[in-house]
Amino acid sequence: MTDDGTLKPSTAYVLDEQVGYLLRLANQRHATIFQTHAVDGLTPTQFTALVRLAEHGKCSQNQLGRYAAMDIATIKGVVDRLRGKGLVQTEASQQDRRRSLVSLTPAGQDLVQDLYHAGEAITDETLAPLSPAEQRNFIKLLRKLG
Amino acid sequence: MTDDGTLKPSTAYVLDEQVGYLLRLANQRHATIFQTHAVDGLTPTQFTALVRLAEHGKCSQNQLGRYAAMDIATIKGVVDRLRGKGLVQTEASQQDRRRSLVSLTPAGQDLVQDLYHAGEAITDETLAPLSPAEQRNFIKLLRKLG
DNA sequence: GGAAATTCATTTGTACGCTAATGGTATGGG
DNA sequence: CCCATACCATTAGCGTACAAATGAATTTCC
Repeated sequence: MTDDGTLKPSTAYVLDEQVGYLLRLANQRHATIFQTHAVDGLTPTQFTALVRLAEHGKCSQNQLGRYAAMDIATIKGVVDRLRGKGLVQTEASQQDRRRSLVSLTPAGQDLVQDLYHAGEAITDETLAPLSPAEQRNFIKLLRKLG
Repeated sequence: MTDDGTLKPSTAYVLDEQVGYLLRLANQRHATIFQTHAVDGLTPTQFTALVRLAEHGKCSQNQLGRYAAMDIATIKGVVDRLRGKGLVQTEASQQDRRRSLVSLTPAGQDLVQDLYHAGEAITDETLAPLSPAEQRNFIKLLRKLG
């Protein structure tokens, strides 16, 4: 689309319109907002793991990683840190000695209830630049990219 | 929306509809696709830094970080690795002895041209689950969240 | 002209997120 | 029964991403 093919084909490529770049920016925005609402210093990733654990109940570490869409190396660190905060506990499985079963502590169960409220506020604030209709549409499109 | 207010208010909160979670998944998807197209082992972040450097030309490390929307600690690591690949070079500024000026090497300039093509393919593949109209809409909405 | 504020780059520490390698455990087929 | 295969967890290594602290250089403002 340039006058001559030799110079500045670069003008056709605009970084500010590339999904990858924009997704990174949107993630940055969300992370910043999440931090201001942070409950107990939780990160978005730790939040996800806690919610999934509440949904599914006690399960193996690997299984929790799959529920939360996290790598096995990632979920290990997340579980370690949640255990450090006293929100989660682990125990060896009797049936399968490879497994370490993860479950919420009472403190973790209490916290999850607070998280639901915080989560809604965080979502609202993140989507604030969009109209209600745009918000619904954006979520719908995002889900197609999961 | 539960039968009684005491049990399972959690059902009102669906993680799979929260922006933060979905953005994380979309980013995962994009990162995976990027990797399959990777030129010279570049990461999306390094890609962004190179393109911004090509757009703006020689500038200080901090300035490049602002152009690329990266933390000063992050851009340092990115510049270090790009220098390690021989795509970027740094020199001390004469006017301001605090600054280290970053610029593309000839190899870096050559690579940027390839990156534009790879970038388009990556964007196309990432957005493949959406129709053309949905793609345009999605980008439009994403830009509002920048 | 000099103190205060700003800017630049670096370093440290924490937290993802992935790959790859390792070793223990379980299971299914021959 | 045993071997191949699969699964589970851990570890090491690389690359973002941010906060906070440091030290050096520059600007600004009185």
